[in-house]
Amino acid sequence: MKFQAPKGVSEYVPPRSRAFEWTRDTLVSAIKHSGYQLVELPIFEDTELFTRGVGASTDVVSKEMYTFEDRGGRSITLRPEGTVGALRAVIEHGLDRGVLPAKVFYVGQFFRAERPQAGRYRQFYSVGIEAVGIDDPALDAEVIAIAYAGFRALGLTKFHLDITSLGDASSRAAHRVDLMKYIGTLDLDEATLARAQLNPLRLFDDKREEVRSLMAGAPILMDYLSEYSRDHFAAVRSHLDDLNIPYVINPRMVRGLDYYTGTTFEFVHDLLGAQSGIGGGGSYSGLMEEIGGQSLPGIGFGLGIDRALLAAEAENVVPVDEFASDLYLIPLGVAAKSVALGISESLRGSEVTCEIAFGDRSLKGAMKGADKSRARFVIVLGDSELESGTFELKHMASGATSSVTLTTLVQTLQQALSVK
RNA sequence: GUGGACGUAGCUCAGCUGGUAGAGCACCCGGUUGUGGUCCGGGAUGUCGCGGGUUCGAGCCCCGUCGUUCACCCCA
Repeated sequence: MKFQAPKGVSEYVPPRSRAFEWTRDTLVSAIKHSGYQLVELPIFEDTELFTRGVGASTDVVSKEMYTFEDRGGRSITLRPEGTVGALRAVIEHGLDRGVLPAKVFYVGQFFRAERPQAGRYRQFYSVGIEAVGIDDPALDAEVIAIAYAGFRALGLTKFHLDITSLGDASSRAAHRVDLMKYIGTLDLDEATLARAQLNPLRLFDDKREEVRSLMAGAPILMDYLSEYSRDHFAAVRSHLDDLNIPYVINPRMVRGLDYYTGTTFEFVHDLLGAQSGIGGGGSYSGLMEEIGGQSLPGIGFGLGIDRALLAAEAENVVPVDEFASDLYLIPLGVAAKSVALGISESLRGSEVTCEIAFGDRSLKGAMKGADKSRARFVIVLGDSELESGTFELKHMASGATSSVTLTTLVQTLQQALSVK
């Protein structure tokens, strides 16, 4: 019996795990830079939180959730997205009673029982933010700017930003009536009509050319926006213009979660396959109340870490292996190993990373190991060194050596490493 | 959930019209006793995804199954 990882999960092992860390940490630091604070949340929640928050008619809830019953008979679901869980925590801990907007971020894995595909996994990683309690176009713009900055910090350039406004509930309802009327006049197959019943906006997103051309004359939600929504959206755009963040207004953009209202956006990468959305988000005016909180507006986004990494690889911008130990110790014999362990221990508090050649490989083999691990410096610990107390510190790149003692080692290393 | 392609050493792959497996890289040892990256010599490595069938005989054919992958659907 050979065990394999469960179907469709994304997992990262060396050497690619370092690229994953880099992707995640780069996106997170863009977020922290704007003062968002971490909420470390459970990976499972009460099922009803998602059915109410995300919307029972969405694909995510209706057919993609990992739901099970726990021993107490409670219905539990592995989180398929981050927003509603984050808001539940905001409400539960009263973060929305303090300074507004309450600004939180989360990172971690999410679960959706879909058919796996390039860039689509059953367990995937996202990082997201939520800003709750203030309705301000400048906040919308900043949220978008943070995601944009994160992607740029990764070095991505071949992506674009789609934005639109979904307006408020009444304008959407009015549009929906007209849209359904229009769709009713079209000659569509049963499956497509069923999708239209669930969410007519979906048809704007259909990949088939014939459907696209049929939908070309359909009424556009943008034309139904209230004056308030229109002005709000104009203000968001003007902030983005001031920030020199390029975007395209895409009135046909569709989001799969029911809670979005007003400003919504999506980052799409140009070099990825069918799963090209690397991040998306928007504002949600009714969601807080829907899940039992105060009636407060909010806005946020989720960025796909797996997909951002795929994008960075496609653009060839992942930094080449910056990870390397500073010092590689090669002890010859038992006494030398003890000394090596001591040196490693004494370095633990410093910034110097240190590895030891374990086992009883030949010196040549150990040197090869040092080379493979791209160690910057090597010290061979043999009988003569132990006796004299002085060691040859070898700089691998140049081959140059200098002699150090136990007491001067740390200082010498730090000096050498600071100039590199 | 639907459809197509694929599944051979750690990795990338070869294997002719069926005759019980190979290359490159990586790995280990050695090329004078204690110093790497190149070069040379040597070495280990596979229930050919799994189960069944056809056949004297299957990695190559058939069925099933699991997984991967691409697309639809949907989305991060």
